[in-house]
Amino acid sequence: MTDLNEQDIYPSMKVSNDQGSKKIEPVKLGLRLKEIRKSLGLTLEEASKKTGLARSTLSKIENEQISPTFQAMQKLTGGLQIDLPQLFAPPKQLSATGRRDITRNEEGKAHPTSTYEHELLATQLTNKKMMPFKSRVRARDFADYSDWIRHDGDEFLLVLSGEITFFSEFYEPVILNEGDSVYYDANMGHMLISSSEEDALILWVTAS
Amino acid sequence: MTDLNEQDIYPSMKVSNDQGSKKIEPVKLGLRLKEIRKSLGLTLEEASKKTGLARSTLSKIENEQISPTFQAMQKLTGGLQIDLPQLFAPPKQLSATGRRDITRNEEGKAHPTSTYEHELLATQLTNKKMMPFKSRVRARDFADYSDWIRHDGDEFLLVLSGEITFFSEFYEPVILNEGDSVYYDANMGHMLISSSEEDALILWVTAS
DNA sequence: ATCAAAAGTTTCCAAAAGGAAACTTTTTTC
DNA sequence: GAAAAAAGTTTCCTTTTGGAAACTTTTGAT
Repeated sequence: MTDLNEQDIYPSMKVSNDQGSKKIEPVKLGLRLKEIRKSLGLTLEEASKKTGLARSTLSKIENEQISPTFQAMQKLTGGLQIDLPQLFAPPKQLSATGRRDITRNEEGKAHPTSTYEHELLATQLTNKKMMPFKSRVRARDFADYSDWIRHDGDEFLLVLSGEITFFSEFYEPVILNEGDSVYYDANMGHMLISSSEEDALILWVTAS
Repeated sequence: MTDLNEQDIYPSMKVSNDQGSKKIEPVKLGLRLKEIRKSLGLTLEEASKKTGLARSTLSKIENEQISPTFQAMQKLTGGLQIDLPQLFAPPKQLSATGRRDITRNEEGKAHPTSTYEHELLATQLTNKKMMPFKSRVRARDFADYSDWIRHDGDEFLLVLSGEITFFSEFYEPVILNEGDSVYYDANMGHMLISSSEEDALILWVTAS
């Protein structure tokens, strides 16, 4: 994203996709499988044909009498057109719900660097899928950076005011004005400079 | 997010996290496990202690000599503090790289509804982690909606101009002015209305 | 209710997994 | 570079899985 390292400085800002880190899963694989098979309207015989596993084997798995091998599980997922995660996902993955975090204008968490003045938004919530922040771009020259910025994930930026030049590893530099936006793979080298009189203000959102 | 159903209308806008939907996974489970163990800096002996699986068993699994039972896999994931999906994720999820999509001011893909005028951004790229769009909020009244809007994922919004009132299922309505932003779980019912004279303009970003 | 067919479970056995210990390879120490 | 220690692999054997078929239960048609 930038030269800001959110992991280290704001550990709570860590963008993550895990399902609320539930305790070690005692996953009732058998029950789950039965559910899935039923929902597909299949009999053991039919499921057997589709998966290549014996009718009896399926029965035993569903009744938790045996613990299928990975091989068997692959046949299951392949034959029933489901993917592994689905097999383990508890019935309904109702992710964290009902959270909300408002950040008033100029009231984010400030984090200045030599090239930017970052204002982190929504810092009250953890385990977010996205990390939003506004930045004032102070850099004026390519040379203000020692190297390309690159990191995991996707990045989206929108110019709120001013004018910036967006440099990236595989493209020609491009000038962006107020209202313009760009979406890019952040593992492609990138960097920004303000090309207008005043410092440009941008909104940045990252997702990994 | 809104009453806009991106899946149906703009299939290519589908926000997804899957790794490019590769063909049925021949998942090299053994190699993957070895990588993980190495990355944790563990020897077979240590991993054995942590997982409760015999050193020899681990060796065989890593060398694809046997296909672990689900039981064994649970010991693996539990003991090594990883979760199942991680085990199946291909070695390196080097997501698409070097992609970039610029959307000039007012040049997004228009999509008007009764309550909003959406302008989808970065529509050239598929398989994005985020879906950004600007919206002009036309709704003026709670009653312009038939019910709460709710859907999977996280949502972030920033007011670009005007004033909106943000209603949500579990909180009191709140007024947001230019520069204010809110981050919330989108499966919590939510809706927006413009509360200023002119229609408010907002930036919206969703991630699932 | 009775019988037949379909669905599901259990038994029995061959095949494969998992563990203890022997063995081999790699790394460290002197 | 040899010896010792550590890491990893293979062997051998016990336990468990997976499949074919026998058996039991459920469905449903008359």
